[in-house]
Amino acid sequence: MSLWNASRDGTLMGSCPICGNKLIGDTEKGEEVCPTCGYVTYAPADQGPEWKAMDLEEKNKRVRVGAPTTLALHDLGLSTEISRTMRDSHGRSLDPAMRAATERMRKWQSRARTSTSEERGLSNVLAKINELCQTLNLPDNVAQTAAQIYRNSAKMKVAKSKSILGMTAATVYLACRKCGVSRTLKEVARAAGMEKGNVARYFRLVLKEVEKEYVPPPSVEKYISKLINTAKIDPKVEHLALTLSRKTVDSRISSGKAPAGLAAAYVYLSSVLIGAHLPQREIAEFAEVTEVTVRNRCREILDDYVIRQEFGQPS
DNA sequence: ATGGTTTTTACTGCGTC
DNA sequence: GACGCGGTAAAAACCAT
Repeated sequence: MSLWNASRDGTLMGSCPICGNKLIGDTEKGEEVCPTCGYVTYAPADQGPEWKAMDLEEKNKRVRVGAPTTLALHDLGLSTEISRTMRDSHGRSLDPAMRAATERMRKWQSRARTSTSEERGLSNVLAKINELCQTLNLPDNVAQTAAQIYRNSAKMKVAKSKSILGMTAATVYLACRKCGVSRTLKEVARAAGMEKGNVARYFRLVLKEVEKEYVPPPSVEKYISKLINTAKIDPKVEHLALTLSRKTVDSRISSGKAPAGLAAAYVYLSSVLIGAHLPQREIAEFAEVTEVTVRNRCREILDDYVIRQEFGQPS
């Protein structure tokens, strides 16, 4: 049975609360997914498998009426879990021995609630995905999207005999792109402790075999906002940078260029125009590109501007 | 594998504080 | 002199074929 062409049209199809696009239904588990931003929602509940892991503790937690079930856990969040934060109940971090013990407990605990080896593997990877999302400070919807992607790749046997770490990093990165959250491949790789190139390989694989359809990287505007946030720059600069970038959007200067570099250039130019005048050095550092790249993009933006001044409005 | 494109590295020169 | 900035050449990385 195919996963994606089985969309239920009509009554159940809502629109995405984030970007407003029509949601696509996935009959397997009853969630609906936004094709553009990756937002995942849930259809009405009465679907057998969801009850599979019910036991006393779930009753106590009153899952059914409480928080929504989550795709990021192999049993859709319907059982107990041991936290991955590696801190005790007072918030102190655990010593290595205790960490190992906790790790074992978690493993056994998850064995206790899973039966088949596939499910065991799945829960392992999903835990890894959550972990990685946490260290990257990613919002929940990204973690869930990543989980969904991994579920799909598991079903399609793409994940078979692949490095767990690689698959984890790749799905998380892909989820970021689907959700429009600007994390670079570099950042994801660093957080996962992998080489960028390796993550890229897995990413291409997942993109080709599972996603089937190109997911564009976050827009320059997303990078601008992120840059402003992480570097704690005056929001006024952000505003100017965004309007500037919209003026030149999809004119030839952006094609094939790293969006981070362009964003850095817009932010730099804006900071100069506004009078804040941040050094290229700093902006380049936060954007994780070099000053040279910032300069090159600046020059191109300015050239583009001059051309349009001289030859009237854009082509 | 390869060739074209982009980014980085490393270095130099200029003006200003 | 230190700093920010602009430029360049060559190496490295990236991407489509």
